[in-house]
Amino acid sequence: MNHRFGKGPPKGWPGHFRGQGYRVTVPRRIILQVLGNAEKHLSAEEIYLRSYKLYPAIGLTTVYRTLDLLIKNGVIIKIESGEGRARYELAGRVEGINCHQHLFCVNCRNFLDISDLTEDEIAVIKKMKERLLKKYGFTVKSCILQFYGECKNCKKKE
Amino acid sequence: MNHRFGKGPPKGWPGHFRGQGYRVTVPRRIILQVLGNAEKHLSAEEIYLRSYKLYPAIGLTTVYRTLDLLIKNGVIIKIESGEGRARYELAGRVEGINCHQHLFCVNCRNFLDISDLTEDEIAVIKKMKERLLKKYGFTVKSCILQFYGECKNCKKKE
DNA sequence: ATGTTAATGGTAATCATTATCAATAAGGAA
DNA sequence: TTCCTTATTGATAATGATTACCATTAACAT
Repeated sequence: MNHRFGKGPPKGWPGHFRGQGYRVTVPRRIILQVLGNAEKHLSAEEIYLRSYKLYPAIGLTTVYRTLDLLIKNGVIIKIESGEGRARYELAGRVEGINCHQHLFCVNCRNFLDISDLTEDEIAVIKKMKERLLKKYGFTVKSCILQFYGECKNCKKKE
Repeated sequence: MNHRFGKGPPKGWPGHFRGQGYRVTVPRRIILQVLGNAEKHLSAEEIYLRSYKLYPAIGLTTVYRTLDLLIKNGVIIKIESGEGRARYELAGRVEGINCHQHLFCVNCRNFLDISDLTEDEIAVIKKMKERLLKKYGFTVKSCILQFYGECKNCKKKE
């Protein structure tokens, strides 16, 4: 089962946002709602289309701008999967570490987004996180493990 | 120290290539040479400019096409770092596993490319590789650990 | 040496993302 | 509540990386 999708917008964001000096606007509400109800990674255009259904006055520019803002505040992450457009997803709701894996087939260019880490793997990633903070002064908020290789289907075809 | 850059093109590729039915052409030689001598990830344009110096007849289209071919054959990997253009790097020369880490600052959008894995981390990644093969039929050729968060400089400024 | 055909490279087209800028609305102050 | 300041919006144009097209060239098998 996947705990990353369809859980609604992060609770309490309006207060947090206002505290930062940002305004809580209708487009921002809508976009966060769309992201919160997504069942998968969405592209900017998909987010725009879904937002448009809820609020037809919205503009694509605002979508991009809002996504940018949300990225900078660590609310979402941007995923570049090599298909020419980026995808976005809510981040950081899973107990301090949000990390999942992408299997990217270099042949057919499809990618599989999986989310199953073993205990060992989670432990190592947490350790790594601490190490990066100590060594590079970098605070990790989320991570993606991108694996490049060949998928099942492409192997069959050979 | 970094063992990933400046080591020259992968040995023996012409034979391997011809075996696949591809032709070994001048542009392909040049591009592989440029990639082999790179001291960092290069963008397509950088690869084009460096190739141009060695062989002015080369075209940008060929660079893109060749990079694509090399990706499909697992010779290089493409890295999308969120700056609007992709970067490329020779892959798979380090004993079966080519894996490095990117620290991507969601605030200033810079990224640091590091390459230091501990023994533990390498062991876990190798295990993960096997697990992905068993469970998903996916053969991993290389991987990148993308960490999102806040860099040292940005923290100072607050 | 020659013919077949993969590969090339100039140019035009595509398409995601950004910049511009006048109009609008969030939210603090009166 | 009403007003004011200014962050935010959205339509449109611009940008810039990547891809499509197609006539020409050059690998390399014979």
